[in-house]
Amino acid sequence: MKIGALAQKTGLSIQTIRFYERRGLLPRPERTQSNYRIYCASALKQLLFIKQCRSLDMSIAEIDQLLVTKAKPENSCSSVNETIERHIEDVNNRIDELTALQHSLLSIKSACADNVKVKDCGVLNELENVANSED
Amino acid sequence: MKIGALAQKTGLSIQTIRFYERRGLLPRPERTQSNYRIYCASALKQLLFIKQCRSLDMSIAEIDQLLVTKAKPENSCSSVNETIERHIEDVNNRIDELTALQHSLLSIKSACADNVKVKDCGVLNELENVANSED
DNA sequence: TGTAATGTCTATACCAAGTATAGGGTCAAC
DNA sequence: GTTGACCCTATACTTGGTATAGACATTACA
Repeated sequence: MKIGALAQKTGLSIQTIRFYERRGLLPRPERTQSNYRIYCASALKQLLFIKQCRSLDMSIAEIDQLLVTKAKPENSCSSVNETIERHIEDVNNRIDELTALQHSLLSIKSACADNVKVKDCGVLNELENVANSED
Repeated sequence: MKIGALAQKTGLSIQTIRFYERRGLLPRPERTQSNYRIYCASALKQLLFIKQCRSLDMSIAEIDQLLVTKAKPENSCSSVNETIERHIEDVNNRIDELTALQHSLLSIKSACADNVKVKDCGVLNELENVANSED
């Protein structure tokens, strides 16, 4: 299977696949005489695994960790659980931050009725004053 | 006021201030004979405004828009409201995405009791299989 | 007055996770 | 034999900064 076919099967772009290879997530594949990459089924499996992890917003470093662990079937999987838990924490923190942000934004938004002149705009006013009163 | 003092007063780094200048958020200040930047109080005010907007996670392009609008006190502020509303939408969408992510992660996490061998790890299994069944 | 320690300057490289492009080689069909 | 589709590498670009290097300027202190 050449890279175009692999891209089709995974839904990833050709550049992304080459990018993962450069970053060490995907083993360097065999090459044809004309230097084309040739992939086997296991590369497809691994790419789908990577894609799934990325869709869960794991970083390349985290995925790398998982792949390293995955390569040793007899070892304990506790590091996998740690990775997932740390990642869940990260996501939780981001949600909290964004939720706080949302409250601030809604409060600022409520400061301006529509169709006012800039010099009287409550939103701009908020943005100026909060800045001066904070931190 | 030189850039170091401005950095202190705003809590931004010197590099960040120069970065905002390069990106056009901050007007190019006067210079001393020895080419040092000299800022006045209005630069401080503007930087605090920018900092506040950044803390609300607005992009530099959005902030630029606000500053352009802000410079015309007699115009309508409706574009400000649009910017804020669009931004609130963005944040909402991100929260939704992260919340969905969190559910997926928790479900995956629950697939593995601790201290299992890699080859039997429910989490790794999930990450492989979800990948193959999706999209 | 000399010198050492800061402060400032520009230019450049780096981060994540790709995306886009240039400029070239390869392969199959017609 | 040439057109079109595919592949190759290398490089630049994105965002919002951060972190150098190497060169001047200013300030503090002896």
